[in-house]
Amino acid sequence: MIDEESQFAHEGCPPHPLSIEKAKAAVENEDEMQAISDFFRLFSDSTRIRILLALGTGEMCVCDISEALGMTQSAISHQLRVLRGGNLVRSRRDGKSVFYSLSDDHVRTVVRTATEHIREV
Amino acid sequence: MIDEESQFAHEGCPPHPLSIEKAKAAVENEDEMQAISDFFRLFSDSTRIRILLALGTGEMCVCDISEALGMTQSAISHQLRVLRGGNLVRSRRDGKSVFYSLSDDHVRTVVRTATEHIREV
DNA sequence: CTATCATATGAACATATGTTCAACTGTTTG
DNA sequence: CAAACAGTTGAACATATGTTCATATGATAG
Repeated sequence: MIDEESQFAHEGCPPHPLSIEKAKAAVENEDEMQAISDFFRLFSDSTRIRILLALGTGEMCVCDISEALGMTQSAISHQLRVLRGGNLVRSRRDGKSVFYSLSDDHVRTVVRTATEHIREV
Repeated sequence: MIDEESQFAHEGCPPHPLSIEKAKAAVENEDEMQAISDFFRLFSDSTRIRILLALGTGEMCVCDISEALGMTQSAISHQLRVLRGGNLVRSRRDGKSVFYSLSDDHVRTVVRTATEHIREV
């Protein structure tokens, strides 16, 4: 029978069992880590960032967004779906148009924080 | 000659030329938007989040990280490279081992903010 | 120098992601 | 109802991404 840990255990290596224990405790909640990375993934595409910044100036309909970004309305719609799935934006229908807006100020804060980080580096 | 904007202009549609102009101004700096999304992409994988949280407990060598996360040292090393490329972690060699640590408290802050966001939703 | 250990890296692979294209809803207008 | 318009969606496609495997590098011990 093969040692179950043989693929990543380095018997002779770990000089710091204490720090391993602390680290294990810090990363034990894998579902939460997944949720955190999923949250960040929403912001990991420049088209979505641009949509969020556009909506930061106020509510917009899909065709206005696509006009402002110079991209097809289909591409924008697909990305709006992702943002909607992540509860980053809200939508409201008004006749033929659908208007999107940031779902709360928290989104604005996240993007602003990142922008500042980028600029200060 | 084909209209250059024909792929995304919806001549009859945009009811709000003013909001389009505001939005265009907000998203004009495409390089910065790319930098922002690249920054977020660093945090968009759960393995990298777990590495960052592990390092949040203190400096660790690669084999300790792989032991703590239960993943191969190769996979960890590849991700550390990404994190190093994004200046999120620093490395220091001590004999045969290489010790990694968070490059500054800002990283800790980013992850903590996201964690709070996830928990409050 | 040789062997060994810790880490890094490149190639290969499977999966995920973003855009396009075409087709489909749903709403308004005639 | 039919036509036109705004938006959505699914399939197809190309590219990006993460892990594995094998191998390379760098440091230390013998």
